[in-house]
Amino acid sequence: MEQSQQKQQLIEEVGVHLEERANLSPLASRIYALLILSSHEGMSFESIVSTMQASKSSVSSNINVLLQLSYIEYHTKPGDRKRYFRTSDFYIKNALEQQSHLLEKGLKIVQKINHFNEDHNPEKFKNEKTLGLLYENHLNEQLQKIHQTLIEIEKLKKQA
Amino acid sequence: MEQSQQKQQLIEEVGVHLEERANLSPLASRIYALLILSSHEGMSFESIVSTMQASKSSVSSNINVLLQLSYIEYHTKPGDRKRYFRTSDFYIKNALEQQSHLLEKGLKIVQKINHFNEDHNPEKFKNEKTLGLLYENHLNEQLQKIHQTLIEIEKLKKQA
DNA sequence: TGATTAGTTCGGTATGAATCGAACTAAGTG
DNA sequence: CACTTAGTTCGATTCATACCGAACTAATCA
Repeated sequence: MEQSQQKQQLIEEVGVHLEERANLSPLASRIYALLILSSHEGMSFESIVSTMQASKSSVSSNINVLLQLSYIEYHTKPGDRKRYFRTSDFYIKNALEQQSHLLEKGLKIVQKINHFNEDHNPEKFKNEKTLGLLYENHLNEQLQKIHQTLIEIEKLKKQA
Repeated sequence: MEQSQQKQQLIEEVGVHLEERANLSPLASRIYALLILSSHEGMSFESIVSTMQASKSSVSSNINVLLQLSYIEYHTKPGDRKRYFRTSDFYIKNALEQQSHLLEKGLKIVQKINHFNEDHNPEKFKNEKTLGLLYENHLNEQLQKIHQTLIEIEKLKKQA
């Protein structure tokens, strides 16, 4: 399975990015990157193993993590025992939903901090009040924007 | 330095959050959380050590990391050799700038992916085109929003 | 000058995550 | 039934990170 140099590099780049941003193991990130950059047809277990030059066991467990997270899915072909893996349809939606979840958590934390400082460090809170509220507000708007985008994706999904 | 139960819990909660979101070590996260929840006066090295029940060496190195990242700063009092640590003024600005940087990186990656798939997986790209562009667009808007907020913070900074 | 204080440096240890290989299972094939 | 294929499970190994204690430095104090 000869890979273009360019694709290898891009897998690496996207892989590192996913590692940092999605809390995936190095191998899981690279498998996911590989599938993002591969056709909708999907790739078999064996070709993933050989492309990644990793052990079957590692590929197996990492694929299961990605399936669990709904980042990828598989389909089969009649008369063919193999599973073909590809990115989930609308996997971007998952990413956005996760982002939204994190933002919500962040917002709650910021509110708790502001509230605590209002009670316990009034002079500090007074100084930072405007800033703190501005930040709360900012997070809220980001959150709303994500929800808007999710709605648009939902619309697309229905059209498809 | 008796701490309220409530403060301890909040330090823990904020600490975990920072660990996940800011890529800080557990101890660095908790020190940062402690300072976020403490007065603008700041805390001395020794009182951080005793509050955290951690070794001087660990506190020292983690404080240096936080200083390096400009998450915290210190000031001294005349006739007092100690340094008093507190969160940087406008530390929220740093957080937003880092977020902006990450989003920019993310956007570039998404663009590269879209471009690669347009060239190499045209049938896939055709399917996902609208979605991909919608996502690019979304990221761009998030980015703009952050810049707006940063400008507002800049204004506040000048007023102060 | 000797003793304290404030903090740093350095070597070592422990813990956990990621990967591996070897043995295994389960299903289909000849 | 014996063999191959597709993939899983499990124990061992490797590696990085986080933290610690002990020894150190540099400034101040009596």
